[in-house]
Amino acid sequence: MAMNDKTPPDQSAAQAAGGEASPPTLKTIAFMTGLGVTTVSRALKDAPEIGAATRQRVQLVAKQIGYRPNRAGVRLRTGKTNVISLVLNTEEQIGGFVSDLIYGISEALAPTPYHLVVTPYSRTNDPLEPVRYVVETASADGVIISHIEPDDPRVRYMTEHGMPFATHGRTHMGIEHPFHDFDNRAYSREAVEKLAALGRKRLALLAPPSNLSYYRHMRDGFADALMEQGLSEVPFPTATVDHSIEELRKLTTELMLRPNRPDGFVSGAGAGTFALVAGVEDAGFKLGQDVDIVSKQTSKLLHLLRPQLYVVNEDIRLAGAELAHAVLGRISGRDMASLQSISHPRAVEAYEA
Amino acid sequence: MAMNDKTPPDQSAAQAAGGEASPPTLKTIAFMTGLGVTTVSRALKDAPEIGAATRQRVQLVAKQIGYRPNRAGVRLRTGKTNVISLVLNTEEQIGGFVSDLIYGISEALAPTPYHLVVTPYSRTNDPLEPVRYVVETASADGVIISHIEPDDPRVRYMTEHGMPFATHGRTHMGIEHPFHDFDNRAYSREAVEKLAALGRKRLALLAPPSNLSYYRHMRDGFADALMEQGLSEVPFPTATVDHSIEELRKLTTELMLRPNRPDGFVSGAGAGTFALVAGVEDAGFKLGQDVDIVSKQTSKLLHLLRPQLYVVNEDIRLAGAELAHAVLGRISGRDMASLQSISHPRAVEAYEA
DNA sequence: AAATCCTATTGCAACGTTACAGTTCTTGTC
DNA sequence: GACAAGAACTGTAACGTTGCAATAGGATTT
Repeated sequence: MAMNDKTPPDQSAAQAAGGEASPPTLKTIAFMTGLGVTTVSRALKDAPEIGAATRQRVQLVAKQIGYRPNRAGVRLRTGKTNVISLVLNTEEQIGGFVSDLIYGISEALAPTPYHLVVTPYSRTNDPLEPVRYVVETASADGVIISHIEPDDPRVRYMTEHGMPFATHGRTHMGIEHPFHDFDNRAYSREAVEKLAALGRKRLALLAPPSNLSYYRHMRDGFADALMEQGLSEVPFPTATVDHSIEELRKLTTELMLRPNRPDGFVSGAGAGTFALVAGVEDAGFKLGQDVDIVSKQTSKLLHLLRPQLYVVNEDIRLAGAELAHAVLGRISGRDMASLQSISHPRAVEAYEA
Repeated sequence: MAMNDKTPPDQSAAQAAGGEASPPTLKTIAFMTGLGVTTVSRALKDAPEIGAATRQRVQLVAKQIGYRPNRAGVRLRTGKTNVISLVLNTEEQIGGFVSDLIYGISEALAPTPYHLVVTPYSRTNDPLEPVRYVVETASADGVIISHIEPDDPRVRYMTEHGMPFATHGRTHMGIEHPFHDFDNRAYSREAVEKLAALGRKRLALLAPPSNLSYYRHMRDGFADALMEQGLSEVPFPTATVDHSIEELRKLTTELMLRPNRPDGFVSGAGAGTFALVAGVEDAGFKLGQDVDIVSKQTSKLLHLLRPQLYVVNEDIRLAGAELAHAVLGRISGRDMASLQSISHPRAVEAYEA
């Protein structure tokens, strides 16, 4: 009887020749165990119709020879890419934001079979373009985007096309979706309260770009707290955290030299705060004396600024991890509620010389 | 005559139904042009044995319907992944280094069919592990690594296994490979010369971790210049740019309070310089008066430190682009010489208040 | 007019995987 | 003892691509 017409994969031959051993495939295991390829495939994914003994045997052999499913094979057959795409603007701000985000995502994906692919776009392009690319070419199972707008075309697009995604920031467009956000409203409120407690009266807000969702949040918290504390705002003309560092410094100096200069700042971003501090000092004023600054920070660098300064930490690495879990949750069909998280600011910390 | 037994891909049916149009494949184009799949495949890659008219017609149709080769199909068939893997330590230093590197790589890869995959590892793991993973699973066509050691096991491993790669930093192990590096030797030399010109006598070096290649380069330039200028070194005990920011600040303060404190610093990294400045000021000394600092910077943030400070810019975005071109060059078999580049520091710049 | 040689095109097979539709064998039921 | 039912396993086909060997048809040579 022709006990086995299963061909031994040329594996053995190649290996004996001492050359580069081509990686083991299902066929290799099938040959080694004397089973069919299909059985091996199912045994490895714990399908119920495979006998317990067989399953164990297959899994043992697979582990022994270091079998890893060929991604291209799986992808071609199932359409599943095992890829999460992080869509990034390459004209991105200065600072470690992207680094930390990537670290956070990477760590969360590490124990999974997912790879992280960076999909860039530059300011010149339509922000929708990279997203469309990923959707059209089905080159990822899920997408993470940041710099969210209240009415974000990317969110609409991916929702309509059934592409799982998570956003770093909330939207306000009547579409439920996974997100992670920092409570910027609470932040700016606390910042104002801190400045009020310090006796400051005329506050300026270094706000995010006005098209982004968290602009509103931060503004609202700022405005509400101003009202409650009976303080007034000194408008920061046209400046946002997105300005070039040098430009921002100049604007700050100019602002400080006006008759009704602010005596307190709430800063919406870590890197911008350096410019703020420099701008204030350049105008001849002293922090902790003429003016106080409360800033968010995503690194620990502001701790090193010797002028007295108040900071609230935003953990971007954590955000990355949350976002990764959110997309994965979406992909595996978990219910929406568990995929939406907001991290709240800890109390304002003072770092004094 | 059965003019065509080519089956129309269910494309049309699906599209007519108004549902999600499955992306066009070679089969789609073959059906539309009345040609065979093979012909279409070859026509699209400008194979010489295809008639000019046919080629043009195929390419036109392909463009019209927005055909994009299915990556999984190509990858399964050819083994080519069209992926470049960036291997990263997720315990990475503070600051925008990784961001800029990724931006640079992304921009260089944008006009190519290559995707950028981030392959992380944490300090607890063997640094060789992620590299081995990529090689064993053939999950990338090329690899970029940083934090290079003079005798780097990853370089050895990838060379032995024929995996194209480029390194951010040089090695000294008798293996030729593509790299990009910053001339840290020239940098520390120029830094010392600048400090000498300012009349400083006792210099300290905030060096990179001693296992890394550029530690030697920076040290050599420092030592040579010290000798030439007849200056002496004040050893910076155990401190490297890899220390935690806070620790580094403390060490600096301690150093400054010793009897033979330095009157000049050469800093090997941007983020560490913040700690240096803070440490000096905490000890009660003034920059530009008691002590001068020359630092590398990879962002523009140091420009904002108001104490007088001297900086040399290192363009990490450029490094990323160079590295990307180097791996791609390696993959396409370009000769080694054109894949090795060193960027030289511009003159020391002063940023004064 | 036959043989030869190109040119342009073709189908088949295979990469590694999984869905599907069997097939064999054991066990239990009447 | 016949038969149904389930358990355990199997082969075939297909995802989209490209290398290979083959072929049809026309032009060129003999």
